[in-house]
Amino acid sequence: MALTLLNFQSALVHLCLMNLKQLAENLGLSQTTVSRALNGYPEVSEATRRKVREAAEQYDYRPNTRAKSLATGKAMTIGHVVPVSSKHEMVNPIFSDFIAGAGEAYSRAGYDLLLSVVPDSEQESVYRDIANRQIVDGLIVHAPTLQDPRLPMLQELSIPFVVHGRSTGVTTPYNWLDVNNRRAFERATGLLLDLGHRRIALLNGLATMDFAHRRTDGYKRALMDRGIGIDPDLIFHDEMTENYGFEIARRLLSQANPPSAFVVSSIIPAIGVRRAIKDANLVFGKDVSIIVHDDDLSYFRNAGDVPLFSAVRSSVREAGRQSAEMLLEIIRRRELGRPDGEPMQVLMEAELMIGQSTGPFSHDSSTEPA
Amino acid sequence: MALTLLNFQSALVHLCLMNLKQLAENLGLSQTTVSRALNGYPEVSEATRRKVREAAEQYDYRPNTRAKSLATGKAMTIGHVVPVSSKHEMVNPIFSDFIAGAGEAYSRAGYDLLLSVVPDSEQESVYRDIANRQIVDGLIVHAPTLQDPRLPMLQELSIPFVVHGRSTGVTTPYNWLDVNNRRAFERATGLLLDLGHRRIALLNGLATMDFAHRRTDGYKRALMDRGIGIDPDLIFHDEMTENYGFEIARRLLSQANPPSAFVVSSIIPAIGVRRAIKDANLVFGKDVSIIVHDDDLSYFRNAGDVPLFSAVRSSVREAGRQSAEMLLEIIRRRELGRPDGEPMQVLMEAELMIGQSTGPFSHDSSTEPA
DNA sequence: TCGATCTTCCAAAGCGCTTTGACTGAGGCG
DNA sequence: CGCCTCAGTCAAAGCGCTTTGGAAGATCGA
Repeated sequence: MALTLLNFQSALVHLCLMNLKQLAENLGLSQTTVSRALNGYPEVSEATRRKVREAAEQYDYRPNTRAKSLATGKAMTIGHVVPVSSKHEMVNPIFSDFIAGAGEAYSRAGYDLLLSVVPDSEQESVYRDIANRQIVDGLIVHAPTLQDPRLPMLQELSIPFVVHGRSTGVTTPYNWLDVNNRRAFERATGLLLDLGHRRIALLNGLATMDFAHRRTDGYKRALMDRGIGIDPDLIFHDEMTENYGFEIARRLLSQANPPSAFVVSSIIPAIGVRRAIKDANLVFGKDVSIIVHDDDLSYFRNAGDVPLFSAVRSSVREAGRQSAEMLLEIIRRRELGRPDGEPMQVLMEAELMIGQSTGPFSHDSSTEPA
Repeated sequence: MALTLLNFQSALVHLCLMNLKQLAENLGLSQTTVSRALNGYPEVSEATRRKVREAAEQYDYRPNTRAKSLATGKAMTIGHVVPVSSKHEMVNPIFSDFIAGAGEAYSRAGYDLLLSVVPDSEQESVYRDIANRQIVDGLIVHAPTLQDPRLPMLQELSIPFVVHGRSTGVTTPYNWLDVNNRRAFERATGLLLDLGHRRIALLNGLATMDFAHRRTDGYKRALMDRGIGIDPDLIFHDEMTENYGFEIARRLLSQANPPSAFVVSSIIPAIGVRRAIKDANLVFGKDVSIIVHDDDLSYFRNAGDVPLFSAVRSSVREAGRQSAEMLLEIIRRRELGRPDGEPMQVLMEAELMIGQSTGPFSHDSSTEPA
């Protein structure tokens, strides 16, 4: 009988979850003391603290997050609003790696991550909603556009945020972390020019995206630096799917006077370009060169002694980690009552690496295939 | 002067966020009435409700989620724990599309999505933590393994959950949504056999994953059905990166007696296989055939009149949407006090589609390249 | 005109935690 | 011996919401 009761109790340990009150009653202590013991306040004796810790462990007690954050005013949660293109139902493939990086930083700091997947059109109202409901302590802004309307809005709401990227046209200062896209694409294009290529196509992301704008800038600058004219028919903007790369490259390569090289904004469309090159019976890296922006995606590592694609590389996972840490630091400062002060701005440089996809321009490479 | 004051007030409207008490005071009503008016309870007159709604609109009032969920006992949040392979730092590329599908269902139902990115090793403790902190109303379990220890644990914690996939070896019933992997791979392999292929390699996911197990089963069954022996040297398990597909295919194709066809568990390694085929100067879809499992990823649409890859296709985004809806339905039932009853189990069938990557076996295809 | 019945509203309790302010007994000091 | 300090503890208020259990006023039938 006594045994049965004991079993029943130990079953309960795992079944019903304790709250602070019950834990305190079990220990014969007040809620105050138990709370303080667990949160490391100095006003409680070491002996008591040990007893409390042990009991908490035994019952597998965790404070109810909702109650805790209501009491403290801190949500211990960071929000990510992921835009989904309403037209093409496209989810940015960059995103999962970025989140993985950020997630590490959050869990280390005891923060949770709230995700909203939102069609472009509803973005503004969702941000407003998230801020007003006080559900997060800060936000990461993904995929900023030119003159992004979200940034002034978030500033007005005075919620801490870090932008992954920048927004040309937004004049008030804000926190951001970005890759030096202009420089990266200037170097990438420069590499091709050094190899003798003159007709170089650019397959960029959506024209509304700020990063695409900067990349186009870098591309143009490299061309102009060497006095080479810019052919607008060689510049493309679209969502960076494999098929986009394939279709554009196929069309271009079947034209008279095709480009001998491509600069491609992501490894995914570059795979499509590569496919088009092979389909046209041209030799990848010889007849036609490619250089890509490589986000170092975990499922498409462009690594090895000689990577498949020549690339300007910058890890999006690392960007996620750093953005998250910036945001947590900003939140920490605010809690200490410090004024926001200088905005935090980090510009990462991409590294240029030579792979199998680039080679010197050869005259016969521009012959049309059969 | 009056104007200035007015401006100041209207600025305030956007600056400081209202709580229920302030809103009620402004309206000269009690918190009760305002709360009921906004939540659509019948005990409040239409005139009052309209007034309250207008004021809420004007002040851009949203109830504080933390307080609300503390009071109601509902978190209005669903948790997703995403495993990250601690060895390879791999993030499942499937994941972003799944989330996009689930996210739609959540936002339609007013739910938020909490994301935890967790190394394999810490999975259990994180689940326990999430359950005890009462931070979510339910969970989606990703990437179940054979005999997944998370499932019995979650059942013990008695928190609603839906598994994306199944776990062979877990005997107690649970809610799941899965693709008929066995059937899909039996058909895929059967297609190749019908085309005359006899040496067929299987590039599967990690051996610990339940889906990989079922797919291997289907593959073997198709072979055995026609009395063809199984060559264990043609079966591979690893994380589904592009490079994995490339390396295995390269090795196999340079061997004596290479396979004439590949069954590949994801489009990403299949891209690698395709690369190896081209590198070996073999013709894709002629010398060597491929059939893939196509998750219909938004950034790699294997579409068109004749898709690039022959495939068994099943949209992972749709799986996300349906899993989410299942979970919400389970939570709804619980709230109504109904017992859990029969577990919800959905088996989706993949559609078989013929693309450019499969062709009849030809004897000279097995000749080694130069 | 008087209860009875709605309708419409409200005060207050409670969700589970933190935190303020106060209390107790032990020890130190003059 | 009285006073003060201080470590250790606690009761109670408060976070912003929902919800219970009335209460006041309006409506109505007899």
